[in-house]
Amino acid sequence: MTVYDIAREAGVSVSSVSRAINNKPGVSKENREKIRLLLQKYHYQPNEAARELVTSSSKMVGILVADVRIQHHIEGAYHIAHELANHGYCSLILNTGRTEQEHEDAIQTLGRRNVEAAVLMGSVFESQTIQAAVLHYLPNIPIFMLNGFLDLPNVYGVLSDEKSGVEDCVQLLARKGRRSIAFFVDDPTPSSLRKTQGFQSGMSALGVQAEDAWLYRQVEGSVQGGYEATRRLLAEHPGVNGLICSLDIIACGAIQAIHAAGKRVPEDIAVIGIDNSIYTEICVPHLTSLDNMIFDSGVMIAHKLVDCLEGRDSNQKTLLFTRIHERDTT
Amino acid sequence: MTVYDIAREAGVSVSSVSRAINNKPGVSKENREKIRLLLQKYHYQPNEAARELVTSSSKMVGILVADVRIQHHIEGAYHIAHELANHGYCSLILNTGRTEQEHEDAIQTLGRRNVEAAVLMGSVFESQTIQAAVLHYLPNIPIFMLNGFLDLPNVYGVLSDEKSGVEDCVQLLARKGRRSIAFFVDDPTPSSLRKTQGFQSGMSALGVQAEDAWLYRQVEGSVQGGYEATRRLLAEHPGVNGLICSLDIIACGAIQAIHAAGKRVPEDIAVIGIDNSIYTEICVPHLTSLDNMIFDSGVMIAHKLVDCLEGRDSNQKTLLFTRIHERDTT
DNA sequence: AAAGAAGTTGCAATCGATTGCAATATTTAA
DNA sequence: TTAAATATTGCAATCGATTGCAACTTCTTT
Repeated sequence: MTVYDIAREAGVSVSSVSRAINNKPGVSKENREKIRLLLQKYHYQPNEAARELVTSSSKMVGILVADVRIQHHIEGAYHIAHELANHGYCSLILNTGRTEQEHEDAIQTLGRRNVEAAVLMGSVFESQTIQAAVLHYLPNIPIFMLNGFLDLPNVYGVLSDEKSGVEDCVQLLARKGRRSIAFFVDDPTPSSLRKTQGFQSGMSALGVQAEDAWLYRQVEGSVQGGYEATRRLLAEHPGVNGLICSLDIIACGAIQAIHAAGKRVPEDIAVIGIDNSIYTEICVPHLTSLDNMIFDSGVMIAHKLVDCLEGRDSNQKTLLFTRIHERDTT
Repeated sequence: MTVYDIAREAGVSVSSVSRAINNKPGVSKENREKIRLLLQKYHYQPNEAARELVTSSSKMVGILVADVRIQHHIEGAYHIAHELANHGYCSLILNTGRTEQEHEDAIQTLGRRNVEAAVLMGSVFESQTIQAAVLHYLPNIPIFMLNGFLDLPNVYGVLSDEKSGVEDCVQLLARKGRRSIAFFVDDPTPSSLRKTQGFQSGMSALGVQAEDAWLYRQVEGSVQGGYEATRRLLAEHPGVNGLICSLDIIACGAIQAIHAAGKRVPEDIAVIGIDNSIYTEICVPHLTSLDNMIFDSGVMIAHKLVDCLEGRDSNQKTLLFTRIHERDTT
């Protein structure tokens, strides 16, 4: 079914049909009605490719998700997609995989699909390669970054101040009388770098020597990973009485390992996770966690995106404040 | 940058450029090379809308996700998207919301975007309305359903035998000496209906009267929901010694409520969840859970989809067997 | 009743690719 | 050397919409 078929059967020209479809003036009442009935009768759906070709507007937005394991990213992506659907936009969600090459390919794909905006979810997109790719393939559309930023005129970023967030965690532990504090961090991304910096500056603010700020890098982001790292920690530093984990799920594994070693949480070791995810209320005791506002960032990005597509303006860089949700592990 | 620009600068016709881009025969070595260099120089990307219009193949697949909260659906969707990306297809992932109207709209959208196949994730798509919508808007493309099926020639379904799965759960509890068993079920979807049937037939196979098979419907799918329902259960049926929950997360809440009431898991009450999700190893004790193969279904759908797009044939309906992962709550 | 304004209508060009076909160039075979 | 076979090339149509423009109605207004 094309506009031509409809036009023929209605005994009018394609222009009239097109105008009727798009509710534009220039069609008489009777013809409008005649056309409306035919559209309905044949379940006519316009061919978006043809439409896109002539109007050069695709009504699509690209969303790149780097790490599927982070629930908040996923939910954020779906939230954005849903919000956009309400405004007549389709979301092209691409799961980009791990390598920079894959990220670049994904950006290229968005370019050729003529998306009208792009969302990059995850701090891994904060890199030179991506910056270059954006310049090449998406120079003219707004780019929205979750938990990241690139210094380009068309880039909008929503970030949370993870560094001070982790500093706050250290201070909270200090207030609870803990000074032998360890930090578990997962994959080396810009985001975990910021968290690590927060840990280090927080500890040195406490007057703790760098070598006594026990930093465990590349802890696997899973219950198992947290469990194993904690066993190592307890063996290497039996005096530890505070622990901060870059992911809630790692903290869940840590709690289990601490219990398995016959120690109590929080009496012997206080634990703080990061993300304030659903896991915090599944584990027992319920996990104190730093809310890094990932979900809120997603919501905010959805807003900014809609604003932008509808011609309203907004800040290029938004910094959100983090907040510790204190539960039963501190 | 269009093929015309490239053609002009290379001093050849657009046909040659097009053929060169698509690695088709009919272009001399020298011209091929000349064109290749120009494409590279200008970071040329073909306009997919134009391509789609003439070839009427969009290289896009639609994925509808009904319930974002189910981690396995999400991960399945991303898995499928990733697999398809390796075969040159883009995924249009739509988060459809709750109402049938939204589902229908989403299917309409897929139609007008000319997707070459569609994946419907979630049993909620197993309905008359959707069947009609598919007939109207997607009559000619293959449809892949996860945990659901429609009796149409172009529909492929991968389902797990949830009914017998839940029957098995009942039997497992029975073997552990439990006969006072409750079942918590969340939203009324075709899937939870099958689970409910499994519970009922399993219980009657044990010779338990229907009124003694304690069925709690519409338990909210959250830790809180499980907690509240369990408090009610313990008040109404203090003798309960077995519990099956339609979602792991509900079971997590249940365990906490049981502990709060001063009872032990599994000694006093054995608990089984469904989904075999990550939550099973976060809660303590680790949750025994029925693996309903949602993730495997996703992987299998990705396979079927690729097979189908590449012209190979496959079964319309695939039934997967479920399996109980016994952990520490039974 | 005539002139002007306002509303309808359809022709034809356009978007950026692909592709069948005819024309031309090149290679091979006799 | 020439005819036949093969390879290269570009013209022009095509996909299905949108839209500016000119032609044509119909309705006001004086």
